[in-house]
Order: sequence, then C-alpha cells, then structure tokens
Amino acid sequence: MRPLPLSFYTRRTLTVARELLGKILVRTDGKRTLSGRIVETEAYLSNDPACHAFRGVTDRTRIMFGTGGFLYVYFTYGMHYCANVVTNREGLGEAVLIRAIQPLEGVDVMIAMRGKKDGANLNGGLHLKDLTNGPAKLAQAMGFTTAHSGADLVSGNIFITEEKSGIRPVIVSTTRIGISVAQEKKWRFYIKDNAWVSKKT
DNA sequence: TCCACGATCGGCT
DNA sequence: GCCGATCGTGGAG
Repeated sequence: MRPLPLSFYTRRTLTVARELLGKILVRTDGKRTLSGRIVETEAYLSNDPACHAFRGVTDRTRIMFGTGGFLYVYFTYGMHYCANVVTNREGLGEAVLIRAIQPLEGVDVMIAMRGKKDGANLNGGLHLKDLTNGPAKLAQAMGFTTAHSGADLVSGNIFITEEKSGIRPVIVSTTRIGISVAQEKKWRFYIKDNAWVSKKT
C-alpha cells in the first residue's frame, strides 16, 4: 500500500479530480487503519469564484497555494469539516474536494466517530450508506479537522493509494453542489451507480 | 471591530 | 421538502 507520488497531484486539477475516483483514501496510526474508496469529487480552480482561493492568499487558504499533494481541511456552517486535496503547481491555489467515499477498513471506528451507537446492526438510525456519503460525513468518519490541514499526502500517515484491482470506473460529470457562483461548471465527478455517492444532484 | 454567510447535515412536516 | 444549528472567516467600515 504505497502513497500516490507527488507527480499524481501536480497535474491539471480537472485531471486529478477524475483520476482520484476509485483510489483509496487511507488514514493509519500504526494500530488501526481507516480507508475508503473515493467515489465522488469536485474540482475548484484558481479562476473559479466558487474556489476558496479565488480572492488570494489568506491564513485559511495558504495551504492551497503550495504545491499539490497536501491536505486542505476547512470548517464550515459552524460545525462541519471538509477535506480537499491540493492540486497542480505552487502559486495557483487549486484543490479537489472529496465528497464521498465507500468505506473499506475500520468501519466500526468510523461508526463510532460519527457518534452513532451499535456498529453491529446499524439499527440506531444510521444506515451504512449514510456513513460517508457526503464531504462532512466522511471527514467526521475519518476524524479529519483543521488540525490536519497541511498534512503531506506523499509521506505522512494520511495518504491516497491505488486500488488493487486497477479497474477504471465509469465516471459521470455534472454541476457542483452547494455553491452560489459558477453553478454552470460541470466539475463534480462521481462513479456511476455507486451507492455511496451523495444524493443531491 | 463588526457582521453576513457558508464547498452541510439531520430532524421534522 | 424545509429549516435551524453554530462559529470561523474574510470583506466592509
């Protein structure tokens, strides 16, 4: 299980957003490993008014202006965290939002992180598909907060790796969710027919 | 300083 | 389908 190399991230953001689909997002502490297959992403570009980096460098967005291959986590709506992958070259300010993953390893831990009881039968109102089918949900399940913003995805214990099968997923591209500007750009990508993709379209 | 708003979610109708 | 929670961020003053 090797992290994707820096060269994966330092390409065009739309390319990275598509190619992240089917890859495995991993967080490990040496004891437990949490992982999930990335099934939905959104691209945010430097000339894009919906992008956090659009208005230039701030304390929050500084990491986006570095080189690709780092994690960017932001806090929103007073209660949620969302995880992004910084892409392309230094100085641009581009990233890919990870919108949904299909849980693989550490499902019991993810359920606990999501604050629901009884991982055995999921009868507490939490269905398995609701565990990580949204950007704030997967961040909570993986335990990502702003403390992890800036994490090095190439050499750290949070990383992305190739799927073993190497199967190329069927990709759908459509408009992004939850933005008030640049709504026409079809920069949301997801794996067709995957149950973990977020519902809204 | 102040203040409007958000790359969301879950509960309620 | 609608609405409230809840607070960091950044643009305005």
